[in-house]
Amino acid sequence: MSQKTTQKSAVRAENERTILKAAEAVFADHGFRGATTGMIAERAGIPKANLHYYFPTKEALYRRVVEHIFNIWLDAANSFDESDDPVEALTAYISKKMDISREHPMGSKVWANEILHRAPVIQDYLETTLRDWTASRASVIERWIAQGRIAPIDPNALLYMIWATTQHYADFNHQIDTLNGGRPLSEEQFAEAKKTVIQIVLAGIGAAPVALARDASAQAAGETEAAE
Amino acid sequence: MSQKTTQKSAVRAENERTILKAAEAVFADHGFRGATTGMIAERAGIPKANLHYYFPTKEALYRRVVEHIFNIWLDAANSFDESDDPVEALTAYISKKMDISREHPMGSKVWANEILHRAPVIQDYLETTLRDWTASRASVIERWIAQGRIAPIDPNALLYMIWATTQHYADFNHQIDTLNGGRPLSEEQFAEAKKTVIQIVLAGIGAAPVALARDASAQAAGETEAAE
DNA sequence: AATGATCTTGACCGTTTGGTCAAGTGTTCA
DNA sequence: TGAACACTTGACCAAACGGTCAAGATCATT
Repeated sequence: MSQKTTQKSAVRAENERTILKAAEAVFADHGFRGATTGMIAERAGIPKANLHYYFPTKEALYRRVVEHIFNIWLDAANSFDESDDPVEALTAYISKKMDISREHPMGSKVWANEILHRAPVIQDYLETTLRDWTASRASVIERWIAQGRIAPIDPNALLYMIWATTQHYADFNHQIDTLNGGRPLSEEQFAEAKKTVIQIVLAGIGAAPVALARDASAQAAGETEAAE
Repeated sequence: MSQKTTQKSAVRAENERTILKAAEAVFADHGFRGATTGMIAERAGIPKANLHYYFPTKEALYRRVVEHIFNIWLDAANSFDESDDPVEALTAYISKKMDISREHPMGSKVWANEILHRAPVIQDYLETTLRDWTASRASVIERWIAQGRIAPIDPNALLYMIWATTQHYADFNHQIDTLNGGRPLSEEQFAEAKKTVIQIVLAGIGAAPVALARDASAQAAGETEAAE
């Protein structure tokens, strides 16, 4: 009741969502060329012809998937600006990016695949939105350096290190799982990894103190007695 | 002259090398499914039927390419053990891995693609050679921690960070190039990136001192006067 | 009940792909 | 010279693929 064009759109919206979800998984598992519209349709539980009713071509469907990933990425990017303090800003940003890798591993894989193959579909995003964002955040990092709040390092290299490491937990999760005895990281293991990444980055740029195991002063961890 | 079975093998060896080189490039650019034997043959300058004379199936060819990459990886892995000192060992290892990313970007991409797609071809390597290597190096890192030579961090997370970051310069080089104005990193830029990666990792685990810009004491860099 | 619009689907088609094959060309060695 | 062997290649094939189509099902509106 009370729907006119809304009802039609509701069916469409629902079906598009189902298809996009299936497409993300299949594109992540098999890449663009490796994925077939038949596989995606099967996963979505609809005939292939129906899929082509909603998304005329495989490219159009893929583009929608990648755009969705990019929007999630942009959302995380904002958390970089939560504070002007390097410790707070980087902690928030890394934390958010790790969470995305944990919650949207398939999206990250699609993105990785796209870049790996020279970004045939989203080159324009790289040259506009991503380039602007990166340049502006690099200058923030430069300012922190000039203010003596962090060590003088190559800002881009720092950003790449953060991207690479956080996304590694999504893109290479199969390798990580295998090295973890074939099981996915537990919540505790993942939290520990996240903590380590943040710690290494912050200490690495001199934004946070480093605690050696023999240093009983800074942080009481409990493993201190292991030192011979 | 003086060749009997050598001559025949020489032709075979030469052709296999040519084909493998072409295959690495094509697999890196397009992934396993995206690559076609026709493309590889064309790139190698031979008819497709000739390629299938040397490599019966696309899978067999792919497996040979991946094995080649893995051997290069193993070579770098050895440099981890150059010294028992964390600074020396990690510097050598990171440096070597960065060099590989610079010199064999395509091999790295093939490997990334393989892991991304759940390692359908090289799962056995992950579960044997890679797992053993990782476990043994993790225990070396544990020992460094116990000895108080580095900060207490999750050893696996440290290794993943090194892998992710160094391989990022190969796997995501298209993105890096785009953010560098569409040009590949110069030798100087790459050297700077390498220096930054090593510095952040070493300082991040407390194995090397951190120099802030306002810290004129540790290392005289020249940018010190930028601090307000 | 009738109309028109949206949605569903099995059957189909042209193209591309991995791989085969048979007819060749060289090359070695007795 | 000629037989055995390794290599080369154009033509070909069955399977899989992205995409189309026409016929029907469903549903809001009149």
